[in-house]
Amino acid sequence: MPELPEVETVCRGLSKALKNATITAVEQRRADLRAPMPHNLPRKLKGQAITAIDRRAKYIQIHLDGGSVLLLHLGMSGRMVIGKHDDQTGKHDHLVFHFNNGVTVRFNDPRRFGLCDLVNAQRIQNHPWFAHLGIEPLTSALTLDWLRQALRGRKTNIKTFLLDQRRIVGIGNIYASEALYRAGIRPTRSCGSLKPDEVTRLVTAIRKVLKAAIAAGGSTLRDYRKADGELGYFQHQFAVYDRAGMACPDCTCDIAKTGGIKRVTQGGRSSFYCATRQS
DNA sequence: CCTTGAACCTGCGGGC
DNA sequence: TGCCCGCAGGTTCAAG
Repeated sequence: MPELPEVETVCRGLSKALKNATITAVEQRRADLRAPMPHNLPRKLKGQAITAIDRRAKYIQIHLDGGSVLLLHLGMSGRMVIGKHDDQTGKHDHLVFHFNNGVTVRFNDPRRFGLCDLVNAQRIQNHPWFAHLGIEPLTSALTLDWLRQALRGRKTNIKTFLLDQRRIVGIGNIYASEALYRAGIRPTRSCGSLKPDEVTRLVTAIRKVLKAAIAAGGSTLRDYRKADGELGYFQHQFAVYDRAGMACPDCTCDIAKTGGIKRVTQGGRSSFYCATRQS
């Protein structure tokens, strides 16, 4: 579910709620998610203070004053919910963190594709989850030259390339379609077929679509959380994602003729595009 | 190396 | 109403 903008918004919300907070207790309600969680996690975390919360790719990094980092990945259905100590624990609340400022954070993940590990800050770059991650799209690492080089001669389709976390991190199924829409490029195009001006548009589109989504999270939620305490998910208008058969927002053409936004399957996942505005 | 497809797991909505 | 199907914002692994 969560892609870079949602994970970023979760991190900002957690940072705000947990400034200078110390973990007083952790309830671990099952031993594994997609992978086993660390042994004795509650004992290891108790008494540690939060020094910072940020992200790498779609991983949340909760930095602790003992020199370790709690890594969390939300998978497809993971959520972080901020509440109070006496809030009732619900179905699929796998981890419940209690803090000395009265705040409780629940990690809820029905499908359990999420991940949790506790790692030494010095060795985090060697962690198997981090070893093969690509560049961050919102840093200076994403340049025209970099993308041109990465696409050159590659025959896979551009949509699948955007989802590949070994190249660029953070883009998921929604923002891959949305970025390609903004760039005017069909998801079915092969990487190597993109012309120089299309690569230029794609770099711009990736940055803009991710930044706009983060901004929407910040502005629509103020402190990044909804009324029920849930972090990172916000009302966001998508141009093409999950809008098969509907009119593209910038199109004036006749839906009855064009059939509206198209849906195709690539690599087992849905892609959406406007055949009029994307070529 | 590449590409494809299945697997992990639960829930939801649509069709019958 | 229930049942069956396909689908869901991610990642990894095996097989060709």
